[in-house]
Amino acid sequence: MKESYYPQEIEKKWQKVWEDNKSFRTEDDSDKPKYYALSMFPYPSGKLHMGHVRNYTITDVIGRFKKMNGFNVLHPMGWDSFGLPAENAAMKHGANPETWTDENIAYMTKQLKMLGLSYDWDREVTTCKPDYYKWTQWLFLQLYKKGLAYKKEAAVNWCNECGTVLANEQVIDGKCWRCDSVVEKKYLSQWFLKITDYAEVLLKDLDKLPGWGDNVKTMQANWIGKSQGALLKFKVKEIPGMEVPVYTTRPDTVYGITYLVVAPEYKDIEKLTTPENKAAVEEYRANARKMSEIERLSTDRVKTGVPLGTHCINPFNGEEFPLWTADYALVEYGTGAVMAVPTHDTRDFDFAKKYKLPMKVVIENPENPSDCSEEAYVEPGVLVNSGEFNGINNEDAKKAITQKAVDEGFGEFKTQYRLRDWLVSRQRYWGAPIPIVYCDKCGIQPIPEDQLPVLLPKDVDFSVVGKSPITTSKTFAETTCPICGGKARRETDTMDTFVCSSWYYLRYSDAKNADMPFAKDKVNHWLPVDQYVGGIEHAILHLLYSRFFTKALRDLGLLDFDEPFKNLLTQGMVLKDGAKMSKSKGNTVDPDEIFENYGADTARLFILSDSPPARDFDWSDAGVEGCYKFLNRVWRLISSSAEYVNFSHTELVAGALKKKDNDDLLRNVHIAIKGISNDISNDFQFNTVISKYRELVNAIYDWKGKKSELDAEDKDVLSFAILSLIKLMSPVAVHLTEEAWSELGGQGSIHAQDWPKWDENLAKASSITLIVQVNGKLRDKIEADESSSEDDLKALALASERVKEFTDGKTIVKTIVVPKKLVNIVVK
RNA sequence: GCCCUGGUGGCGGAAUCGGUAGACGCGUUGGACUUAAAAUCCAAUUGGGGCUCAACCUCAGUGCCAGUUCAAGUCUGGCCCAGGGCACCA
Repeated sequence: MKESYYPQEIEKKWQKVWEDNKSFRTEDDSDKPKYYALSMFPYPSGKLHMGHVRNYTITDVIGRFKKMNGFNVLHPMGWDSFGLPAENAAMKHGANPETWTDENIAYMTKQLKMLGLSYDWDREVTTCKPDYYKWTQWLFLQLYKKGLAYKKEAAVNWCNECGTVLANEQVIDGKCWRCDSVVEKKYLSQWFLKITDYAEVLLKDLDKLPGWGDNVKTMQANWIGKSQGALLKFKVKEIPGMEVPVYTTRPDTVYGITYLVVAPEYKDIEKLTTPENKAAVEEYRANARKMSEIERLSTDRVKTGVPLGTHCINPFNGEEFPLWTADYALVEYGTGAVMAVPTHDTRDFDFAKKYKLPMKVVIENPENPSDCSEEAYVEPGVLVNSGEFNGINNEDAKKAITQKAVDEGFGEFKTQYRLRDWLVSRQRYWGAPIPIVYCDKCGIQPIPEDQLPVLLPKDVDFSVVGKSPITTSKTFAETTCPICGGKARRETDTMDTFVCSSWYYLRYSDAKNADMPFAKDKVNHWLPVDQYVGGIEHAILHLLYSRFFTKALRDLGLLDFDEPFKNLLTQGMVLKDGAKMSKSKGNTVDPDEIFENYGADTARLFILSDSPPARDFDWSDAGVEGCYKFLNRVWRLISSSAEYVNFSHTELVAGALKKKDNDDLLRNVHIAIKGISNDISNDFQFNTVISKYRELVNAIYDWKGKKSELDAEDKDVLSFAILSLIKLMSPVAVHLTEEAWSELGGQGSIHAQDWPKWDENLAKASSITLIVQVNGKLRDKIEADESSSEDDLKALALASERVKEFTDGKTIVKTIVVPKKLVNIVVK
């Protein structure tokens, strides 16, 4: 065995062996229990970045650990390869998005292989290939047939920069999630998926996911935004037969309504405006249209509005109050109309103050009864000025008042969600075409399933501005109606890439199926994903959509489970000098350079070493260097011990060793096996796993340093220690351990070995260190026999000279003994 | 404003049940080896104080203030700060 560590040489050699032997292929049939480890698949942007390296290393180590522990592990990889960057690159360089994407995939595949990841490449999934998007289209059609995909005219988010619409989830602070430019509202006819049908179950089933972090679950719950209240209808005084419905969470305050606000885009606003107010209202609405979402949603903006001139009647007390329009009412939430109670709502209060609208206290503030002139009182209290409901606690009043509205026919109990339907059509080329045609005679028609896939056209001009390149195709849009055979027009919108990524994890279970997206038995066998690993940035977008897809496909009978990801690990970001790595900051680290200079094993070791996976990781060049040195140290330890390694004495029995130092080393190995196994099983604490590698290596070095010659027992112990170390390190340092295993004469691959087991009796020190405290303060440490009784320990502690100093002349009130650990003497 | 995380040495971070605070590493300092350097190895490294020096002793210390307990980084209550998410959502 070579004395020096040559990672580049070793890594290349074994990567080829693994690839040639298809070492990481997963068979569907196995007696072993299944384990599905999955990283979020990447967008093929060109090169791997350190975030990818971290993500994939984590999942790889998990997969390898599970495999050594007797699981049949599925660990696949693929490409989320539709999307705008490819199209932009095509426009910029006059190339084709497909070529650009293929080149990137080829390069990144090479990098993944250089990282030594244990993927089953036979299951590779690429969303932009027809054999995949055929099934994305097929699934869209199944949703369509179930009424879960529909087209409607709506106010949608439009990104001018990207030239397309966006889903609500893709608008961050009023800006496009991809290009950061300000999003506008447009009225367009677009395709939606009916995720709102699943709002309640998506919320409720978060409870079924103990393996997800609370942060992600809370973000999803907030996004779904469930609230419970009442829908109340108010008759319009001036227009017989007309009503304005209002959603409120505060039906207890109905007696305090002094005006009502409708959004500027409210559908009946023109009818509700009197001729005298028409001009002012029109102007206000025109202004609202011009304002950007960001301006409009700014909470510190002064609220504005204009009266419509009409009035509503409060059915509870017969009072009349005026109708206004104001842009603090949102057309897309509730009914687009708000009942205003200035005394008990801060927004209504501000508005009423500004326009000198009347206020009426209906919930008593115990500290300041009947006065709401300074600020709105929004806390609980007892009702006043509320007719028959006076004196009732406001929580009870919510129910009682809504019930009265139900009984008298002007209201109902209502649950409202913030979640809106998922807008999936995009006015772009590089996506899965929506498989729909429009026929003048027959209307909207789905493409028959046997005609799938609807292929992307090739005769496209990518240099066009202001419209989707797909519309420049001479052949694509023109088609025939599948019903009447007459002339028809094909849908030119493509699907949001998040549709493609909402089911890819299902496809891995049966990646080559040409007849179906996946066979039901295979998907039911492999899913749900046992461990999903990815960035927190997908907490809402991808993870919510995937949960929706799984539930919808379950209802379609395509699979039998209802949550796709049993356990979710959201890994932290990779930082450099405390800031997120980014090209603009110039603080990126190129994985290729790390592979080149130190090898993949060093990169893998380092990226797992300094922080727990869920936390941010600060990249440091010194840290990489340190890991490289450690691997060299490991290599030297193995190579200098190679001559003593034998495979026949790997099972050493407790208490059979003659020498204490040998016994101690044996114990250290067992302690390491136990600790490392537990740390991986318990939330994948790889940072402490790596500390324990170092502790074990240090222990073996210390032991060796004290031996001048080795006898038979020494050799057996050393052999056991070295082979255990190699196995323990094999999920992380995949190449080094494979080379060492092979050089030492191990059978087969290290990665096919069983994970070492520990003996509970050996996984602890031979003696215990008794902690002696006086009044809770550490005063002495005494080596004690492991089998000492509580009385022995107590006697030992009291006999201590150090303890006597603190107890002399005082009364011992109490002595607490924690077996095998500690004695605390309480004195006065 | 609401929700979720987190706060421990110069730094990254350790610390199953409440039971030795600071594992392991980085950095720094000193030393060995070397003609020299690299590599490697050894030692020290929370702060204050005591001792001629040292081993050693001692006090304080896990964001702040209280509390529970023989014992609190860990449990309870109240606050402060940082990061992230949501938000004119009626």
